[in-house]
Amino acid sequence: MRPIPDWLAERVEGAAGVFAEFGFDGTRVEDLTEATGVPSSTLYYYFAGKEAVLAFLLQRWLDRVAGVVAETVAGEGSAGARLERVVRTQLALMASGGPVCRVLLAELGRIGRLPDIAKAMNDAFHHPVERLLEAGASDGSLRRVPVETTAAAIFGASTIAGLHYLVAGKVLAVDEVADAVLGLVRGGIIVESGRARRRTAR
Amino acid sequence: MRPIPDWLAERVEGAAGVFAEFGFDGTRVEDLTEATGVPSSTLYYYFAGKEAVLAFLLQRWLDRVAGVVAETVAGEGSAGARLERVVRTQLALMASGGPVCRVLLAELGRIGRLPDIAKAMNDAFHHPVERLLEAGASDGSLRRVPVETTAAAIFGASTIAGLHYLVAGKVLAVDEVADAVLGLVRGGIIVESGRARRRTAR
Amino acid sequence: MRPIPDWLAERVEGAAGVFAEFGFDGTRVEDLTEATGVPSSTLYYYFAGKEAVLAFLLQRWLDRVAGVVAETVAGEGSAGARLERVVRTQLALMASGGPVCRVLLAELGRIGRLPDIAKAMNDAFHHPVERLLEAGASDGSLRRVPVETTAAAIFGASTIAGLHYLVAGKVLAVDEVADAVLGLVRGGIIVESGRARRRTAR
Amino acid sequence: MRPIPDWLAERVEGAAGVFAEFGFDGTRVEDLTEATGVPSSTLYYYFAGKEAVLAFLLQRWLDRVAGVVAETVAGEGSAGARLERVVRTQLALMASGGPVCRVLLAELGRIGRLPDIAKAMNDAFHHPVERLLEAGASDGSLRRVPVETTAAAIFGASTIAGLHYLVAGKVLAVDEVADAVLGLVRGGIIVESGRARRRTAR
DNA sequence: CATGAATGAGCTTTCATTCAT
DNA sequence: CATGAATGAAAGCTCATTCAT
Repeated sequence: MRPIPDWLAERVEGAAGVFAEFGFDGTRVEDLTEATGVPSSTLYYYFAGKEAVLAFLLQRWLDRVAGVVAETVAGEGSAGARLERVVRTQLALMASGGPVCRVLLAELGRIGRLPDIAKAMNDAFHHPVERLLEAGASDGSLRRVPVETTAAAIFGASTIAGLHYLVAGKVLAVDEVADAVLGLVRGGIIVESGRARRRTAR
Repeated sequence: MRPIPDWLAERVEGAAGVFAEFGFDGTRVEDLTEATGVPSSTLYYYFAGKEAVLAFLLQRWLDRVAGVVAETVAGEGSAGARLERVVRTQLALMASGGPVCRVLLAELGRIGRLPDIAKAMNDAFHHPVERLLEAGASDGSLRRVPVETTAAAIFGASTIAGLHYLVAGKVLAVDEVADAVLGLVRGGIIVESGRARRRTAR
Repeated sequence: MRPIPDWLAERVEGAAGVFAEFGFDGTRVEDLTEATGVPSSTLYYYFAGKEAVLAFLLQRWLDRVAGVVAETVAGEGSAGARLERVVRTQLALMASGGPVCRVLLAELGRIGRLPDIAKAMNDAFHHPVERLLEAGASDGSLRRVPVETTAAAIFGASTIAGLHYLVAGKVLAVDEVADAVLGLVRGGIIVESGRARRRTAR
Repeated sequence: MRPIPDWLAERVEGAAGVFAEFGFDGTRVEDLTEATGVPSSTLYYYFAGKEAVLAFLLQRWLDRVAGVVAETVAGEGSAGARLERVVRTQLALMASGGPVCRVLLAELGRIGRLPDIAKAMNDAFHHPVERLLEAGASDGSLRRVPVETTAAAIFGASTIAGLHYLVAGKVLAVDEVADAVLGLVRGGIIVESGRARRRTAR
């Protein structure tokens, strides 16, 4: 609509906490005013509505995530090595993202109805992993796997583990969670049946 | 509150679709009436409120999931083999759960504020996997891993992959998604660094 | 939408005074509540909106007017005699219509955007006069005149004169106003120039 | 408040169309900006408020009408002849007044609350006719009639007929409408009962 | 002199919930 | 036991208006 001035962008960040605590629909516009110090009329001068405020916050954070992840993807090393770093990066960002990140997960349903945000999420999380899976299949650093489903599984593993142990309960260090996720990504955890190994490798 | 009669339980199932489509807050009680044929006043005769209807639906489905998963957990074979079957079972249930399942994921935020449902989710998804991870560490069929974070990662992998490719987009067969998830659970995908293979295989 | 119960129709009549005093847009729904004793939520249970309340009031009154006027039109005597009685009847109804009538005139602009009301106004005021003008041209009791414009002129004469001296200022008796209007309808007021008489008569 | 510069007066004319189309309350100040190209802050620099803009437009047009009508009143001929010319003049001005005129009629209710405009309307329409009625009674060119009510009736006849057939539907020529109105003013339309003719003529 | 930016005040409408029958 | 009818309690959003520049 109208370009968001910096002073406003900064103040609006405070809305994330309220959204995270009460959920989008549980948050009244007046709550946003209390949390940000920005009068509702001013919010509506710059945003099309309450949902646009949410979208702004998510977009903003996802853009930052996408940027950092893109750097990691473009970094040195084999696809496998970079995939590991991407997972760690994403988890670190989740840990630092705080409220915004909690909102993102809590409002998954609504995000399905916000095409721009859905796209931004793909750009920040799914696509980089998908591209690395493809690259890894080429350079031999990753087993050849179905790209989309596996990317979704990896994203799910780090997202949910991160949500539970970095963002919501927030009890563990990033590395602890990352190790658990990467434990799956690297070696898997089942040692027993050769059957499984044979069927999927190569 | 009051025991839900069977005829009502059956009719109320129809509410899941509306919740899934519009979200909990986007669904008015009148929408439930339209979808179920049950007048709102009757709903309030049996349920404490709109949220109680949602809880009823989720609880009902989670109980079924928990039951089926418990059977699978209690089945034959090593902990590793049973873990694989549990993951497949959970994904199959997601595929069959349809709308209820979509609601479950879309309303993650709200569920955090519904202790009974949160508990039921743990009972249906997290705990069985955690117990199997522990059992596997004992019988040697699984590597010794941090139980909670890994369980969360596995749950996340199957949940998100299932949500994207079984429930929401619903394009793939259960086995395709299960294979991707189990590809992680079993062998992992990084082949390159001997380091990883060596440390975990055996 | 929903059939208006009698008890409500009766209470809602009280809204006319507020509409008349402050104008439609100057009237808040809460004002209607104060004037009628009907909570706004109840109003919205039966009416589609504030405008529907206005429309209900106008329609109701116009229907009554149309009924009484139709009886007069169908009465005894020449078309000219009936036209006189119709004008008197309309003025008497305006005098008794009070607030509703004042609203009708004050909101002419809005009524242009309410097709049902516009139609009801024609049925109550314009059409009867038009039909009498036609009948009068046939039975020779009225000069042959352009029907639509003359009907509008007669309607305007009685409406505006009635508005100023029966409804708004409300200082005169119905007969005084009716005599002035009928003075035009009957004899006209210009006596001087034969020119005029000749040109229009015959 | 502050003298309106010519360049502004000219631009503000564009507001009449919006007022006419959406009504006063249906028109937002921003709509005026769109229609006139004058920023709302500039409007507020010169006008006391939205209503002052409306008043300015109406006043301006009414002044012009009053001027032209005054010339006509002061013209040659008997009071009756001048009355005919006044009616024709008023109708011609309505036809040319376009949107402003439509607003005037649509906002009759509000004008009752704007004393200046109400006065200007009297000066432009009622008073000249009243004075002519009096003059006509003296010079014998008009029958002796109750001045106020008859003036209101004549004003109503031309206003409403003009509104319907010159301004709103705008299908007829000024003369067609004027003839219908003057048909009343001159000869009346009822021919039948000698009673009427006899009582009033002479 | 003119205006872009900001906001206070308030309104229509919605909806979960109740309760007499 | 089941429900039609009614309502209390908010909430999102709009817009006329102001004022620093």
